[in-house]
Amino acid sequence: MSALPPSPADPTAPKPARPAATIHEVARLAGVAIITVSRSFTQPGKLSPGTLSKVREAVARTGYVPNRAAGTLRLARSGFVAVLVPTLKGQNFSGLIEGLTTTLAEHGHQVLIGEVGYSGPREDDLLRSVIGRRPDGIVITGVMHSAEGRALLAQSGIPVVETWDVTPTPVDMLVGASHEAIGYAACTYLARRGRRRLAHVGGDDERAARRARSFVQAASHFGLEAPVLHTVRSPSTHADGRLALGELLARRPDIDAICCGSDPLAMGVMTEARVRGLAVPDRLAVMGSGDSEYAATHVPSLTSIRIDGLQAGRIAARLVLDRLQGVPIEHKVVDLGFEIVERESA
Amino acid sequence: MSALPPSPADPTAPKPARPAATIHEVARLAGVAIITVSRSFTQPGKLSPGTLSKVREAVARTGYVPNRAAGTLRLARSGFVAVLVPTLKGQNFSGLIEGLTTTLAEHGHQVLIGEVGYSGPREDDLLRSVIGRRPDGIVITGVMHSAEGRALLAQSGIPVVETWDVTPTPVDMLVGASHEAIGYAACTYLARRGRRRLAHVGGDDERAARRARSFVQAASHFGLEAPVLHTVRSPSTHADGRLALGELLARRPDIDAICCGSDPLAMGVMTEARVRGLAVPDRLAVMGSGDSEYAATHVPSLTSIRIDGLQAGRIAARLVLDRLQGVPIEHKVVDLGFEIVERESA
DNA sequence: GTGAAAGCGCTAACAG
DNA sequence: CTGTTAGCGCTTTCAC
Repeated sequence: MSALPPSPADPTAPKPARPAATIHEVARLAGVAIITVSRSFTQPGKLSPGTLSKVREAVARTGYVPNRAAGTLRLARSGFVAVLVPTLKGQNFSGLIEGLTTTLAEHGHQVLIGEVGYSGPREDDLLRSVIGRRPDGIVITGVMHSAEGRALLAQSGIPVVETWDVTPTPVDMLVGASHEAIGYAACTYLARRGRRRLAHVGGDDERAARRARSFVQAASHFGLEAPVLHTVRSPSTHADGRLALGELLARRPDIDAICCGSDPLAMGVMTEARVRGLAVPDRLAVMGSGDSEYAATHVPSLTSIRIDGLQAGRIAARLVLDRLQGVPIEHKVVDLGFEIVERESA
Repeated sequence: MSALPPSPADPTAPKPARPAATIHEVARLAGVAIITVSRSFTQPGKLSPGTLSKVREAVARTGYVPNRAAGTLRLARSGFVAVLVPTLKGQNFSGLIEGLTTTLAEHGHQVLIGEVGYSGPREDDLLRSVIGRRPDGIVITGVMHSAEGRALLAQSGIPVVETWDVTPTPVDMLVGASHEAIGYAACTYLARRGRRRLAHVGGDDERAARRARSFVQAASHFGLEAPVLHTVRSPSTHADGRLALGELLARRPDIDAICCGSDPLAMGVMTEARVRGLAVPDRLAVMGSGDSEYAATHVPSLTSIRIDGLQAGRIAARLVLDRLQGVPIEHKVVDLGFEIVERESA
């Protein structure tokens, strides 16, 4: 029966600055103990119908929503899993997020998405604030974490899934594809189709660099000339693709195939090729990566490297859930593999 | 000096199932009171250099990261703002999120992103779990919230910014553009350029419907024939665009302009037009929406309707921050406006 | 079927 | 400059 505090501050606030209802007010209104209100959410079956409906009415009247910060503190379970992605631009990670969200939702967990950026320095700070919220799991997407970050993760005791990438020394669990293998396979694919003067365009992030490296290696194995390389800022764009083709042709006018680190990049290359009157794929083969929605329906359709993000998300979610339930994890490292989706452009 | 609990459960767990360090252990290790550890984070200047370094060392040794669930409970401030978007696919909302993230980060707030989906029924559930985490603000993107959802929001006492849309009855604050005005302006733009047989392709969500409606209205004002309308599933895709052009031409072979509800849709229309030998813009004008990265560099470049998402995010963040600091809000409703970026395609 | 007590980890307020 | 006390809102354990 305490008096309301004298509403301070903002006179334009539309809502009574009255703070959200707590379990105490609901209990008082319903004439029960707070524990009964709590049980109306967690085990409604254990309440008598009469009590339950009294409580439910009080909940509805007050718009009461339990404060999960209190629950998290008490239970040492926050009910959410954090996902750290480099960027939300482009549709690279939407499949992963969808896979995580749906699988985790089935088990009552939510997903918190954090954008790390490709830069890196802020990474540890972000990691710290994420850990501070005590997620039940952390899914890290293609981040090269610092030694300090790795230590923080390890000491947090939180299940960690690294994904999108295969590293030799995972912090904990791993769901990824080998970018070395991808680069090698892309080169093999082009070489087998008779391409001889190759080029590679990729972003300036770590994974892209690894792909490019093994692309070059493969070319050397096949006895091809060293591919012409071009690097652009990540995340790479259509505009980058147009410029890249110009650059590459200036350096080596007779290239007959370009492997691109993303689909927008590949689309840019194809646009520029069309402008320059270079037929794709006859004169120039173009490969993308990401298997974007438009890859299949563009003309010419785009050959693209596909990593199954949806599946990666589902697996990562399962790993976290299993660890939380104490189920022994059989394979802590899962190789997702990849697929070269063959279409018209290469 | 308590013994470690007998590690239970998962034998494959790589890390000591030892839970994360608490402030007590750090304090003990450093030989100070827990409040001193707390202050080493909140007001390090108030500690003597010696004490500070002792504490910092203990923090580093344990990998201690303060539990924000406890802080949230104590301070009634969670330090994050929740953003609810219909989808992360496509780049529609990445600008908004970027604007929010950067502005809020400057003030020590994080952003939690939630994907609502265009469907709707799950919306109230998601809203409830978001409110349960007591965000310091909620930014809702183009969601038609139910009466119950609105009540929940109002009773939560949390600052709410609706965005991306203008509604007549905002729950609290609003940053948006009028989709009626956009539809009208798009039609005006095409009519002024001499187009007479118009078509409109849009998604099946509420906002798209409003644009289409006022597009039709405008056509009627200008004395044009009723535009041919086609609706696709949101979020609309390149594939939808290709099919849409076929549909529209089948119904009305002589259309000379198509207004599309998204850029992928417009790209699909342009691809199909190229396949069919219809010159853009001479034979067929095409407008997109979203002003995607590739709009400027595609050939022909794409005329597109642009809403400044980055700016929307910044403004929404400011509104939330002002409300939190008790600053009177001058304009609770901000009309962002929009811009038709004129390029080659229309 | 219902309730009282205790405590999760932290920080504001008030000593000293 | 440092420490003690109290309590944020909830759920587990143990009683009735």
